[in-house]
Amino acid sequence: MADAPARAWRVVLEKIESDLLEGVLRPGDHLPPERELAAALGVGRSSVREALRVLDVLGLIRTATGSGPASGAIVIATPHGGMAALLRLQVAARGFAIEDVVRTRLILETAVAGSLAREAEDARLAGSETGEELAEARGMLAAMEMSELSPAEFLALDARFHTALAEASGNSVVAAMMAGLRTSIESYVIAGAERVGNWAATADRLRAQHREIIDAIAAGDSARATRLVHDHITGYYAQSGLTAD
Amino acid sequence: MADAPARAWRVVLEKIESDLLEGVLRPGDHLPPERELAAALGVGRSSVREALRVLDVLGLIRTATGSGPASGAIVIATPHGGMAALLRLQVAARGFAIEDVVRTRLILETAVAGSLAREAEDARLAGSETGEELAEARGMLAAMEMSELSPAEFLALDARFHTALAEASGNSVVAAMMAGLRTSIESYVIAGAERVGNWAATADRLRAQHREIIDAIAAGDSARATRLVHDHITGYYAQSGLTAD
DNA sequence: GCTGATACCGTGGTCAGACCACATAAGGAG
DNA sequence: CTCCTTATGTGGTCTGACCACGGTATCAGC
Repeated sequence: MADAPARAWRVVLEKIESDLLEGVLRPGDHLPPERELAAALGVGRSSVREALRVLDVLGLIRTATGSGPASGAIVIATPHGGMAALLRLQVAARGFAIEDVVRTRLILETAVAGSLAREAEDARLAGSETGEELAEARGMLAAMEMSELSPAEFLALDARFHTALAEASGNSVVAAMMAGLRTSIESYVIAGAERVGNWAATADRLRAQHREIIDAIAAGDSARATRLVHDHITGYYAQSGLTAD
Repeated sequence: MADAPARAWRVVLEKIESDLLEGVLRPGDHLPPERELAAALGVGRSSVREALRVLDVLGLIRTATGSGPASGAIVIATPHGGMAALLRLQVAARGFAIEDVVRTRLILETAVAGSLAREAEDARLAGSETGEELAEARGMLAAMEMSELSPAEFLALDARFHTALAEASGNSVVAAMMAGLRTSIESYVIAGAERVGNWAATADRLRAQHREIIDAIAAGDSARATRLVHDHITGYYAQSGLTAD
């Protein structure tokens, strides 16, 4: 096989991954101290640190200095940051075209809206209580009603509105991807907003669209919710010139 | 603001990211040598290496020893590996449920099939030549006709078939995500295949479904293509017990 | 002059040791 | 018992060294 000579940092990464798979390590657990890990695996501490740095950026662990229960490297498994970093850097390196990022967001978000509407419909038919998961999204919607918001502030709330919808759908992978996609093109979105002439009118239109989307979802009208989300997103990107530029 | 004391490795990461954004660094370019980068940014070489390791795993750079034009750290921007690593590790750490991974794959893949079918329909109406992009997928389909394949071999071709479809759609983000999603649950998929009693019959069914999908896409029937892909995926996961386990 | 073997040098890969900053825990002074 | 000081363990960083590798330049032999 003539295997590659097993990069030291990869040994560390695989050891931790296998510990995770076998359940030896679970979210909330502490990793061994770097020096101990290095000695146990027969590698240098710097190699351990390279592996831990990767896990850190990927959102698998959190490191803290000091001593006590909150210090050291702790398994956390919060994928948002890692997904955002990956997408943002790939966009920066031209591995991903912004156009593809927008198209992907469109796919995921229309699916989310359709799924939420179907859930609402099912709940309505079953006579269950409904609307619980949409509370967060509705809150963002209310916050966006304030008229004093700058484009950047408005768009931050807008982002949280869409993220809240994704999280309401209960699919953590989609939620992380959507948050990452959004973050990766955030600077472009803000730049686009500043190119929009009449921001107040645009904000009004976005607010109205958000309300329509929420209403369609709550009403269980998945076809309408899907179409509204589609128009909402394509409309904004078309206006701010993101797909053309 | 009391900014965090600017972790040294993060300084390096941000420097490289900004160089990428400004076009100072482009795919194919060499990064400065580690020692030089360390001196230029006023950090230690180990900190530089931690940052480069992250970029390496994320698929932004490729490093090679030796000298000459092929050595050193080179910007590559190939997101598949990084996406796969992120998803696989998050699944291992229980940040992502396998069920959500499957559901996300379903969303993306049905969208891809529908998009391809619509493209084919548009091309047909315009009288253009068609089917060019599906050549790769058709090739995988032909390879899968061989009856001597083990489940693992068959599934590898199956994975390439689906990846080829995603790439044919021209959306690099979706292609990378689908490849990553698939890779992240590969071991589970193979384990599921070994639980299937009559593998030959299952493989036959999968082959038939693949042919139907390709046909529906080529015919420009997006509704049918979407439905077929949906049934294809849910059927397999249901049979191999992946969604329940 | 041409060809081939050899030494050189720059690169990433790794290790070892040292020191710092930080936050808790342990111990002593009041 | 309380409060302050000290000890301890952790990650964060830097420095220096050495290795493996692979082009490139050099030089001997033809």
